[in-house]
Amino acid sequence: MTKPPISEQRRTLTLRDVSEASGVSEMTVSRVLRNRGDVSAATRERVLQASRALGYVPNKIAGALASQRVNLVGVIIPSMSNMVFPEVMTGISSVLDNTGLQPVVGVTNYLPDREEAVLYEMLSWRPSGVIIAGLEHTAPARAMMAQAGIPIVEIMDIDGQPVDSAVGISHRRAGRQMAEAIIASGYRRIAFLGTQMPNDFRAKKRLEGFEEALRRNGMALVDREFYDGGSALLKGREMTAAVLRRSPDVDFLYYSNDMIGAGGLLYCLDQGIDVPGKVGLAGFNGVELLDGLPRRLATMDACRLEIGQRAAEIIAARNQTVDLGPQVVELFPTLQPGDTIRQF
Amino acid sequence: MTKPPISEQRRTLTLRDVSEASGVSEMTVSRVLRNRGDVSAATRERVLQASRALGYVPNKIAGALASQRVNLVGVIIPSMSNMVFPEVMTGISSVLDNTGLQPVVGVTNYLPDREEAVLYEMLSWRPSGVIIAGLEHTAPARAMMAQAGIPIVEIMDIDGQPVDSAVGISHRRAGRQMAEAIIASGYRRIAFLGTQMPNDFRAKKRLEGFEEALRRNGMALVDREFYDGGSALLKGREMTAAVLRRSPDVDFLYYSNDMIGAGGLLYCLDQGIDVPGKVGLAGFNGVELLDGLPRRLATMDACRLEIGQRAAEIIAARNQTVDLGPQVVELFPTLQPGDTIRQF
DNA sequence: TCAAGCCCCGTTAGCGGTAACATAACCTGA
DNA sequence: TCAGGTTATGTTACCGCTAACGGGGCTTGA
Repeated sequence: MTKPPISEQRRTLTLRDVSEASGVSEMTVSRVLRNRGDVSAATRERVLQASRALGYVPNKIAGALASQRVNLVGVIIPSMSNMVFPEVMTGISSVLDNTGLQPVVGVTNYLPDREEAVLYEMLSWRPSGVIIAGLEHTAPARAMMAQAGIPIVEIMDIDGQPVDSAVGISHRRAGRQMAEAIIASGYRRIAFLGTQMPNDFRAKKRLEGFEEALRRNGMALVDREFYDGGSALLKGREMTAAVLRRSPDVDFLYYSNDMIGAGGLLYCLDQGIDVPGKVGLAGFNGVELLDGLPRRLATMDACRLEIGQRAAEIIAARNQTVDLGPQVVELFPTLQPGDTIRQF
Repeated sequence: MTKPPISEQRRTLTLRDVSEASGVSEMTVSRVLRNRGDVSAATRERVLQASRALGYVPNKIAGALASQRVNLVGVIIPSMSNMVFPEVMTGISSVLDNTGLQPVVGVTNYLPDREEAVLYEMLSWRPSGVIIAGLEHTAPARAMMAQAGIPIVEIMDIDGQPVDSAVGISHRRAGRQMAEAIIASGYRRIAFLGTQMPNDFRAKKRLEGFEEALRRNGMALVDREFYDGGSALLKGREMTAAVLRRSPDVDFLYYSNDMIGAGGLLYCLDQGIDVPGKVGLAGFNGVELLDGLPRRLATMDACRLEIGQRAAEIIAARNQTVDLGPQVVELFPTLQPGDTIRQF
């Protein structure tokens, strides 16, 4: 219960303290703590003991300045609370863990100016690389990335011109593909339900691809409904109710993400609506959550884990002078029909 | 379509480059870019133009080393993918945004050794403060925090002895409170369903408090079921099915978190079980997701947003020499009975 | 008219490490 | 026996920026 007697810390410890405590030069201490260069086993042991006894924690700021190397990778994403980016992060971490590199996350909330600010802040720490979501950035942001002299990987999307490297899927194609599957299953009166966010460029591209495919089949959206903020599941219910009330003859609801799709599905089941007979449903992302629903929502996985891994691999490779130059990696999402699209 | 002609970057820009480009000393440039000290409007403008024209990004590593100040706050949490910590982060950011401080997140996956490693890494960047989840840490981790000479705030839990400051709720009390409410509603044959994680100390404390309250009322858990990994919603369904099969006479299911509780609720509704008449249900956390379920699950909010805010406020205050010394802030979760506990 | 004060800007000396080179002690084989 | 190579350690010179101080030029008031 009593606190251990902590030796009153006058100033913070430095290499010099460890060096004095172990009777060798600062340089030798540095070598021991970094496991670099030849040090005799005896000195190594002495230094490590002194270091541990003092509770020394190296100052990476000084180290980074001197060595001109920072083992940090900036990761800039729009949001952390929507199931998609945590999985991307998992992919990134799984690869970076073996490289001595460490991810540092910045969140933009889908605001371009905030993205620019976060990027500036990150670059000011001189990271070894940057992974950033999307291909749309402010002009100054693009300029900063181009000038930074470090590998930059833009992730999630490949419909556009990357600054350097990119790993992602074609959201336009994903939208088209879903539309074609829906049409092939015989649905004809299709509505779209999505977010209001003007800066969710990927959702926008999916919708564009979707509508393009409808057009090519002589069709058009029968209705559309948008939301912003709030519990996605609840919004999905509400929007679905609104659309079905307004357009009772729709036979398919295409949601811009799985969460609102799940809300819609729960609503339809509540109402006793025949799914997928009378109304079909589909979302986007392939989130794990869907596994627990009463019926499996049709969706497309967005290759989130692999996107994170591939992006991290590019940064890691570039960091090892295995420099292959800019790369664009396209991944292909697979359609998961689930139980909410009619099957023949 | 054509890339802008980027002046071939030989070496990275420094203050000296801006200083030469604008004809003043490096110090003056530094003053302008930090908005500190007196600089004439004319020089300021000239420096800013040169800086922008060159695309200069200050090197915070050098700045931090020279000024002995780092505007970073380390935030160490067990997981990012479970709905609870994103909201804590929101609270932290909302406060820190007005202070010039910036959160940097580290994730431990509920592994004590990993927590120690993450903490070491964070401290080596000499942050202005650390916010860390939980009160249970390895001995070296506690020692590091005690020695660091910066404000440390342990969050989520206050059942224990903090190193420095703490902000949280009593999970033991939360468990007791829920048990009492359940008993008061007339339920008698109660089962627990939770995670298998030995290091989720807060879930463990809730269960302890819960069982203690049962004991005081002459009762004990009728059954218990644990899981680890996988989709929480799906696991909730499966565990619920298992418990109801094994112990058909249970009349209440207490879940260690809302996500598995939601799975259980969906399962019961699927099966046509009378909720809350035949079986009552309750979870923990008060996650937003629940708003979209067919029925509102009983739960207790964990004050996540406020915990983040209060913790950040403590760090920010300490950083302004408004040093009040260690504080312990207890918050009180409120019971949300929802629609899954019998009401009288 | 000049001391005192203010504004604006420059100079100097680090911050705490590490790269690169220097050095001393110890081997090794012809 | 000694040139040439290892191995183990120390020395020096920064990395890019900022704290602290200094000082010239101008204003102000007695």
